[in-house]
Amino acid sequence: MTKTLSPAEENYLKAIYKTGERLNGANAGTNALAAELQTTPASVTDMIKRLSEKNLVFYEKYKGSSLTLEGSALAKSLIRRHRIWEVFLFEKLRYGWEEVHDIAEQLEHVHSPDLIDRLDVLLGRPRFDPHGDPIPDAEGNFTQRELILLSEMSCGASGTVAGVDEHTPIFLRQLDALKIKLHSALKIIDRFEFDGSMQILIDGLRETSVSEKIGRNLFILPVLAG
Amino acid sequence: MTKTLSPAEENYLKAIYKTGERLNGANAGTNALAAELQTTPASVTDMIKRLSEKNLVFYEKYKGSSLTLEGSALAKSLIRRHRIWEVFLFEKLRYGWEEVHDIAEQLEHVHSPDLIDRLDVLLGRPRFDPHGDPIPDAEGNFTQRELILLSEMSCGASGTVAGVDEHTPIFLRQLDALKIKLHSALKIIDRFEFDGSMQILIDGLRETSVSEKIGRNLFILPVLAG
DNA sequence: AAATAAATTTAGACGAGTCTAAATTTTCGT
DNA sequence: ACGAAAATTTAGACTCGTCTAAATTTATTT
Repeated sequence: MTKTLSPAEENYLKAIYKTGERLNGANAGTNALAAELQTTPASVTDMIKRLSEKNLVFYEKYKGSSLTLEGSALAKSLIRRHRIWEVFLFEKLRYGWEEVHDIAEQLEHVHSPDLIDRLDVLLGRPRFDPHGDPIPDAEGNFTQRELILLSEMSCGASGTVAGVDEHTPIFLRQLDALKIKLHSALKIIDRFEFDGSMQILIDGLRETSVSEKIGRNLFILPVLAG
Repeated sequence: MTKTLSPAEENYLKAIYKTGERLNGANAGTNALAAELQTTPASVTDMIKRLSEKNLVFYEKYKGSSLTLEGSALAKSLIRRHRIWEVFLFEKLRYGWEEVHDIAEQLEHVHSPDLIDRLDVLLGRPRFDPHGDPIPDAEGNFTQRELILLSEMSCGASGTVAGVDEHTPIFLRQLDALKIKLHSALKIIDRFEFDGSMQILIDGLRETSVSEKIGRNLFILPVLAG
């Protein structure tokens, strides 16, 4: 019943999933998908039609596309594969969090019935990838958390770094330079109206200033004051 | 300088390498390659021409093909990737030796500058894959050993299982059933002229009879009597 | 050495996935 | 509500890797 898809088809499913998610469930437009997939709108139209033939996406001319139940399950499986490979690269091969995406992008297209489950066991069934993104379980369920942006935290508040919005190497390497890692404990020392920057304490050790732009890209799991 | 090849191109290079090796360095014929690659001679001719354009193979019409220095280096790198992934699947994910080939066949096409070297380190720089085949080092050098076939051993001789000729799951599963594994110690108890079968002692524990066909497919590292 | 068989190449086609350029539909501003 | 702008689709072409059928070359047999 479950077809074997080509890497290209798999990438389209992921892109439709991501784009639809970003749009809060609305249909993904052709241009948006073309941008996400770094290709042309014409190519997207072609592929969408084929995926629609295979009952993986709903498609109506000029109205954009969304995933069917089957397409959605496949997309989530892809995300699971991707993120588990990322954990492997990060934990076992000591890659940096800015390096794992591109390699996982290739590894996720390897097809084998139980490869991912075995990897999952090897890694201790991680629930989050190296960027803090949740790894769906085999049924496609994501762990939900109440996260806020660092930029939304008030003076004196504390929390731990739980994820990043931007995933670009350039941003992640800046965090490395600032010694801000996933799970780092942060405390807001001060906030500056002038440029929206904040003074923070990292892991109770280092104090530094971070720009508003950084603050808007760091997801925090708040710690209730105690 | 080193091009990035498609999976198909990489598979052709491997096939030319294997076929050339089987023929002791002679040119690989079109039909032989088609058989090895499970495709048609016409397709082989097409691809060989393209690889020849890229200076990866020597090709002369009707005379077969062989690898250039660059093609040979790439082929050995492919074999290295394949066998290291096999070790990973066998050692870390607990796959059986009859299962690892097909998955490694996909994993070997993942391109990343240092992925394989990091895996190599994780695995403790193994020199042989789960079937006993040597893993070339990063420079393409294979570990050489003096192996003999079980069928060539005389009564009373001893050795350890160092490899298999046939790599088919059907053969490997039979060895599993017989509890003959890589590195098993074998001693020849008796040989029977009638059907060429032998009576052997495995790991000093179990005695069993094995057919001549099995004997001709097991490579042994002889242990000098002492 | 001619005839036959085997191996190989050529010719022409196809599907997947992509592209550019042109045509069409929808949306938006006024 | 009309015209302009933006989004989308269509048309036609290209590459890669494959195929079948036919033509050609090489090898073998007698």
